[in-house]
Amino acid sequence: MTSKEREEFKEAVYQIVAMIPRGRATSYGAIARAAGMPGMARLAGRIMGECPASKTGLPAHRVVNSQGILSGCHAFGGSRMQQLLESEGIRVSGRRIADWKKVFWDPMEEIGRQP
DNA sequence: GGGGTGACTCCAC
DNA sequence: GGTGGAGCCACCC
Repeated sequence: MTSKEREEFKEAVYQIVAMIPRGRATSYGAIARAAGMPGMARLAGRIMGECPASKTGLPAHRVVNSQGILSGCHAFGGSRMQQLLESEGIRVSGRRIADWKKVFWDPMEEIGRQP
């Protein structure tokens, strides 16, 4: 994997995360696949960690793991991530999204919509 | 170059 | 539905 590929992947991740509609959420793996790099879920998580929302303006709180668990809550400063999600109408029980199946947003829909 | 780590994922039980 | 184990890949000692 070249540094150029990582750069492209990062940009793709940014675009996809920026597309997430309010009140919805997606997973690292889904983003990685939509970016054309399946299996790069961990790298997607790392990218989010290096680019906090305060700096990039990305809704990183709408990105969780494939089970709808807020695995990035500690990187978000504890309960702030959960609070942001609930303020958008997403119910969170414990550290997990309650209606994950309904809340889940597949980035492939947006990618596929674009020629 | 080998080993540990992580904002992960899949599958069996 | 939750839990545990194996697989995964980039990154950092």
